[in-house]
Amino acid sequence: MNSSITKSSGVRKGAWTEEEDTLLRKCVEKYGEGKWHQVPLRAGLNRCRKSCRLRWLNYLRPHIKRGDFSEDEVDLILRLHKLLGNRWSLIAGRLPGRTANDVKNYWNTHLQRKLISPHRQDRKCKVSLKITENNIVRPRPRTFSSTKNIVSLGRNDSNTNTVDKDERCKQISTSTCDNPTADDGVQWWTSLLANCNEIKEVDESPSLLHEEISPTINGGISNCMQGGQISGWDDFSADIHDLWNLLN
DNA sequence: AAAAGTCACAACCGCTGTACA
DNA sequence: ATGTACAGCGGTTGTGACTTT
Repeated sequence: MNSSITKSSGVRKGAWTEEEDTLLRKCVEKYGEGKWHQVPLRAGLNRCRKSCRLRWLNYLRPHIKRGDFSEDEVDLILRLHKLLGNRWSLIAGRLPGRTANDVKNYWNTHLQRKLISPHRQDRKCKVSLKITENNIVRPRPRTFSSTKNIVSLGRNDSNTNTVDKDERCKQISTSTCDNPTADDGVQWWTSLLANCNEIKEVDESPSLLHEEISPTINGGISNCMQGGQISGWDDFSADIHDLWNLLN
């Protein structure tokens, strides 16, 4: 990581210095996140906007958790990855303090290896893994209100456009999990499914979850409850089964 | 002790989706 | 309807740290 590397355009590349970090931090604190194209100018950094954004998101943002992933976190990653595939930002969104880059790196260095060669034991990770190939939920666009209001989804909106379901999941998650708690992931699933049910009720279009949702979701989530995080998971998984039948 | 191999992670690159004129 | 700019994402790379031989 050569911090002195400079692009032909004159933009700095490579590792960030303390000084650059300070400038970026102050800039974001002053102007807030977003408008990343303006950040290099505002902060007086000779970096591209992508570099600034990444540095902030992955390193400078407050409350970023460092160090090893807990067993719970690993478990959640595995289950979410089983369902969502390489949607690192979505997965990271369910892991408070973890960034998409963290999750991706952890997956690539720790977990994927187990998929490829399960016999090989990781030196650090003690979590026993049983990973099976499953169909991945691949969000597909569908039409719904451009207001992006979850409550009014599919209801009497003449103005429609296509929006990735992920975005809606994010909305769902942010609306219910802004202050992540220990059962954060559980809440997310609950709200996701609740929302799916709601949408089914208000919108008879069968295309909402037209992705290849595997029935194994049922088993996966049922397993997810084994940590004693919450009671009544039999009902929960039964609901999922109902949902699955409904969607089919 | 040194060389080779492996790991961990920060950072970059290219692509896609979205907003807006 | 189209083009452009921007934001964000996932894949990949580079390199220092660590471990093994």
